[in-house]
Amino acid sequence: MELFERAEQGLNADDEARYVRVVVERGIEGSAGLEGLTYRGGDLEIGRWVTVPLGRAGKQVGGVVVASGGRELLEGLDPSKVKSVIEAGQAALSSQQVALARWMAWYYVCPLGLVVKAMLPGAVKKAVGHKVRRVVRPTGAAPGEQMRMTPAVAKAWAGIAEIGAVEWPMDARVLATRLACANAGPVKKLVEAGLLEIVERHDVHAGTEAWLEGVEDSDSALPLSEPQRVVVEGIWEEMNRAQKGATPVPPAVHLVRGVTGSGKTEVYLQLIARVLAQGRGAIVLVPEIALTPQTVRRFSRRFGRETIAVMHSRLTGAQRNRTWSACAEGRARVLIGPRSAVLAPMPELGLIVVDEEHDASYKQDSAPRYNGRDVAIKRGQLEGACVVLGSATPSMESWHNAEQGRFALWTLDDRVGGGTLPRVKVVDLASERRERFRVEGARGPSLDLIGPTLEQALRETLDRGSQAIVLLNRRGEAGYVGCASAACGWAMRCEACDALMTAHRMPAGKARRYLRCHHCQAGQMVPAGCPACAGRMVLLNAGTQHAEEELERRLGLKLGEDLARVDSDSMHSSRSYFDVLEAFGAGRIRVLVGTQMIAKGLDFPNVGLVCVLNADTALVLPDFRARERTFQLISQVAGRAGRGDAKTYGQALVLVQTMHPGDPAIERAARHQYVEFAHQELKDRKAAGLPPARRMARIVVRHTDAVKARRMAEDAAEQVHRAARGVARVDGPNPCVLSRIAGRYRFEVRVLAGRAGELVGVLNAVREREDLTSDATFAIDVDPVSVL
DNA sequence: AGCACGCCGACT
DNA sequence: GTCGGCGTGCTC
Repeated sequence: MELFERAEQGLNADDEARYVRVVVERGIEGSAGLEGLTYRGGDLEIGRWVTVPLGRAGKQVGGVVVASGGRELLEGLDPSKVKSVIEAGQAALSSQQVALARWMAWYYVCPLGLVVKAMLPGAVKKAVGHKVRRVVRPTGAAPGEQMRMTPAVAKAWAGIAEIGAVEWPMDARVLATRLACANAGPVKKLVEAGLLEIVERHDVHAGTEAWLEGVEDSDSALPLSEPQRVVVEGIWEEMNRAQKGATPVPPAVHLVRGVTGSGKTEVYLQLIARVLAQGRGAIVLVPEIALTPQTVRRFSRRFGRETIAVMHSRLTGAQRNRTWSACAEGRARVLIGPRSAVLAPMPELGLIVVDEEHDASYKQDSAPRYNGRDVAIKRGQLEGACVVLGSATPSMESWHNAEQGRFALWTLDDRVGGGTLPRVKVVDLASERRERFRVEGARGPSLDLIGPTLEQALRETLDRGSQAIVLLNRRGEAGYVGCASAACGWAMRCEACDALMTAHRMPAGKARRYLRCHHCQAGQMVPAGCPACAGRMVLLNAGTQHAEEELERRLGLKLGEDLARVDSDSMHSSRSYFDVLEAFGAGRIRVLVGTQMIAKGLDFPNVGLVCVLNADTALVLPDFRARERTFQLISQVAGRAGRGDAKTYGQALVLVQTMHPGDPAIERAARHQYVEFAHQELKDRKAAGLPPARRMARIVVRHTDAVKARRMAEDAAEQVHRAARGVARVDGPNPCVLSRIAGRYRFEVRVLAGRAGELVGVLNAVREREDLTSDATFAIDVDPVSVL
């Protein structure tokens, strides 16, 4: 039978056919080690973006070629079922990108198609703004002896010799103007004579970004402090040893712990400059909210607008495509962007910098659930690039790796430019409230966020001409609505989620409020009266919007003049954010009040006071990283104060309001004792068997039916337990802390193992045997950053 | 991830 | 008696 088939196939004209295997952008898991679907296609290289038909209807879907060859790719598949590639696109992934995608699909237990989808921006696939222009350049031929030129043509030909080699190829019209020709005639003649040739130039047309306008390429390297120099030279030396194949191989990952204002950015810039000088490229990851005009302009000034490329969420399709193409073609050599930038093409990659490496925004919360920092480390390993992680408050993961000798550790303990670390004072919120009550009585001060100590400090700061930053850590604190009667205690909850709804002010008409669920985005108006007891509705636990009112009332500030609020509600465009920062830098705005957005990266010399209104919001969350987060937040925002020369601007102060003044996370942060905090925290994690001492994955099962959700979670736990064979521990299922979101009940299973390889090995064993993968029902989260 | 096929409630 | 709910399974 088999012989017969072979003989028949041997006679088939199909024998010469070329096949490709395509990973389509769907959650299709390859079976039995195979990946992708087989299509008939010409000679398409690996990584090429193609469109193929899928399903009965032959719906056109995108995908990437991962293998190319002859009929061996059929693997016993009925050739009549095999369809043909519809179209090969402009875009392609490099072989390094394909290798990285494979690793991500394995490590994050996610279909390869979804990884590939994340790797190619939609605008790149659709080639938005792509234009083919016809331009001319000299062929290099000399005019023949017998060639006769009219005076105009001869003059044009003479002019061409004056044009520098780098300027070619050139638009025919532009050339005619340069040569002072009356029309395009002489250029045409030169083309006909074979002295110029027409070539096609592929270009992406996109508008310039506002924040790069008018930036001059004029900045030169700043002089380094001695500690900075030690870091730059040290990392550079290790990099070169690694390239020369030194044994033992030096660590390719460097962790730079530098206090806020210690000049980490200058260290990155100088390392990048050296990498560029070697002809290699660099990728710089920054948390999305730290991607400010300030940052981008600094890079732009240093390396030039043509050398850098910036990726951020507000790019238009054409801009995104241009940025990506500039990197892929090696024109842009430094890419700055949020986590997805680590997936972008960059030929001859020499260095990846991950700034604020501890930042939670490096983790993607939908499939593929990757962490940009960890992917950066893997990519560095795959491409022989050095990885530099920087933070004032490294994640416990990175600190642990440094302690274990897997990362090289570098420290910058002092601020540069005459700044000193600010004094941090912890303010007991309970006694502040008592004091307010004693002085002002019961007329509503319980809602107030600014205690007497903060008020006094703010007043003094403004009096001496200094500026202040007031932080309320999260939008989630932005107040909710409940019944005024304590006996009733009713509060407005979301119908679809296990969560309170958050109060927001209507954009028009400040008095009116509406409610929004931050988990499912449902919105509604505030009920007229309490649905339970018909009592009065009041705003409880008010947030940023309330803080801003209080600042106006108590300190005589005026929103829009000397006071500005920065949060995702008020900052609808990058322009408004830009404008606010500009006005703060110029001193027109005296006080900034806002969320996380103002906690990171801002560098203004005249900030004499930073207030944390409530340090407990992160601390009280049922998450094993609550203390780490709180420590990081306080340290980060404190770092905004006292950045200018102390002799000019005076000593800065940070005030932290908390109900837990004795908590070690808060105390250590106040004393700038990162190392002591990390030491204790790692000890506690180890004792509890939690990351980074052990590695964790979560499987979250979501279903509208709570019973089904639990049953499926139990089943998954059982499968993982069976595959674990003692190397991994299975916890659960348990209801998630957020037990219901958008009408779906959530149960979680936690898997813990000593090593990442063991953990991911177990999950992939179940994946192959039982089809466990990330989809709509199962969310597999390896190295989760949030466990709510 | 989509999307088509497949068995049980409220409409013409 | 049909339209349609979303549960299961497949996609070269």
